[in-house]
Amino acid sequence: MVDPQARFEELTKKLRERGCRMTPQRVALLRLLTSAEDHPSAHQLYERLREQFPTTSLATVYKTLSLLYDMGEVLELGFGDHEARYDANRPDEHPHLICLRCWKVIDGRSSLLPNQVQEVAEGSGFQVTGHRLDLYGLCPDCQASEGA
Amino acid sequence: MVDPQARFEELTKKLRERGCRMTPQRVALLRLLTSAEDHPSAHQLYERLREQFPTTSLATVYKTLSLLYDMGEVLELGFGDHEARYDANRPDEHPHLICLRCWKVIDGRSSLLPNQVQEVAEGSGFQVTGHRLDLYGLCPDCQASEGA
DNA sequence: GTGCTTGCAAACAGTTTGCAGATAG
DNA sequence: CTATCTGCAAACTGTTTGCAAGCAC
Repeated sequence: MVDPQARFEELTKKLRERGCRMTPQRVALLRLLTSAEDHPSAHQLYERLREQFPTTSLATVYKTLSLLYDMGEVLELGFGDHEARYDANRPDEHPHLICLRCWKVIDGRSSLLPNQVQEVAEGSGFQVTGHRLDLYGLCPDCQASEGA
Repeated sequence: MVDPQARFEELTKKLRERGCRMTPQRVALLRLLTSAEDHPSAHQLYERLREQFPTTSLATVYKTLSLLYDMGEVLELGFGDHEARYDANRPDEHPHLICLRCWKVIDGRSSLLPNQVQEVAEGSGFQVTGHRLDLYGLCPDCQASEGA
């Protein structure tokens, strides 16, 4: 959907404009984020980053992720009882499909219409600024291996 | 929407049928849950329970909550970075409105239509078994006191 | 009496923070 | 040169677990 290379350059540019420094670790993390297709967790990113930088730490990953999050450049999918997943390719709000067995996360097809959002909030007096729609179920792989 | 007394009796009955014991603490917690209008957190329930049972513990609250959860009788709204909220009055799936300032949680008006859910999952091969829709924003109280 | 429940404390997972040394600009 | 970043360890929050004593049935 999004060209990884273009997104990488966009993020790099925005970070530089913010006065951030592009350390090798950070560059590698941006590469991982923009080329990831699987909504990785901080820990997964850490594992992948460690292949290139064996001494890197989880804290470094978290620090850059929260930096990007504050800039609105990464979507954070927090769950109550699992590690959060990150999406730096489509920082706009969109639905996700989450497999309850293997915990795979993929993007949903369409998005919620603004008037639907208003409908849900109607009568509440809420001033709605954002939303999140998650569908839970079984991914194709896990349906196939069900019961195993 | 739901009669607290009727819901209380329903939960009591289902727990008994499961072979669970109705201790005074548990009865009080069921009362709190069925009469709560505000989607309380485990900690809030604990505080309220402690007014009647000063020596009760958070663990007890969690244990009964997860028991109800396993029975499908309570909705758990987990967040990545705040305590989970519980709704034992409407264990069916329905949208919620969440205030980002005071963290108030109220029920949304309408529900997602099954064909909308299918639309989002279309082409993914996912077998969808559930969903969750949260709207974020400012509640009326917090809009009034904004900037304070 | 049996075994589920309580309540305490300790463990736990994911995330955040503090800080000294390293390094990008 | 200086401010940011790294990487380690320790702190932190919300939740879960182990276990001995208590209590519902």
